[in-house]
Amino acid sequence: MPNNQFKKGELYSFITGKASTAIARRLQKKFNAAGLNITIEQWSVLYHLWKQEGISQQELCNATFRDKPSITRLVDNLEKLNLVKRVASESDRRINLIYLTKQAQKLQEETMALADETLNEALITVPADKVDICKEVLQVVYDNLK
Amino acid sequence: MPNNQFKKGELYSFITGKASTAIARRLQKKFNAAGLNITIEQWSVLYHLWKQEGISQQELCNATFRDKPSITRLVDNLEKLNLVKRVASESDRRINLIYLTKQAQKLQEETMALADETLNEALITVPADKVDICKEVLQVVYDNLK
DNA sequence: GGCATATAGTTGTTTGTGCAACTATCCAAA
DNA sequence: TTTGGATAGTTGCACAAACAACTATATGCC
Repeated sequence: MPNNQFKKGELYSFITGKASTAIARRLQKKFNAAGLNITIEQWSVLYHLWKQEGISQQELCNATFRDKPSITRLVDNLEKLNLVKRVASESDRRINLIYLTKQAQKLQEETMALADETLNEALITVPADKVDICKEVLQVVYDNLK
Repeated sequence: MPNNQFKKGELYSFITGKASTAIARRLQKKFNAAGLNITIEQWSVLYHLWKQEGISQQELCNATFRDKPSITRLVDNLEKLNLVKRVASESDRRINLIYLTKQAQKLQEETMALADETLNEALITVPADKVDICKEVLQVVYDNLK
């Protein structure tokens, strides 16, 4: 059995993503404690818009690994919070380009600091070379399945 | 900066759990293709009941890393599907003990085979020692944050 | 016994996800 | 130029998660 390192007791946490769930919950609590009224999912959309704004919803789907209805509703909620604006593309009227508001631009520094802090807490006892291997394995898993 | 190996471009996938999301989606598709009418979340509850049935909802909360309302509703849905039964404890009437039906017992072998298959597909190109390190890191992350 | 407190489970609300079905727009080929 | 297929986005539905507020039962202490 090639690469079947998963005995029954170990299989569960890999599939359910216990570790990433724990990281996301911790970060959400930090957002709440800081009075930041956004969800992790909304933050993950903003994260990509901070790298490049004015992209389409479809590009956000690809970047965040979500389907179109999920992005439609996340953008709906981000618009309600006055964090993004939909702007119809002039060259292709099917497309919405998504832009950040000034309010959203202000969130970047604080939320990224909280995210760094969360990962440092998660990995405080883990040597750097093991973290690198872990990141590498997770990337390969994603590439193998996407 | 101790253990801060996360540059911006890498931070995202760790927090959002891209890899475990991809694994869960692949497994869900296998369930659907096999005509198994259950969700990954329902399966994760059955998974623990196959190891030991007759445990309380609270014990299922601890085992599955979910809160009480989540388990209430998962057990609701599993009961509707005739896969589990709530049985009131005789010694403590606050407690529901959860038992598998015959129908659920039949699902174990087939679903576990599909889960093994999914993990093999995910890890087919990854050497065993790297998988071990990855599992270890994820466990430490979970322990650091729980 | 009676009361305070803790524990087990449920319900309501908001948010997010996956799938299917739908509309609108674009584009390319007959 | 029309028509058929592809693409972008939206909506409806079922399921799930987090949080708060709630009921019922148990337990410990006076």
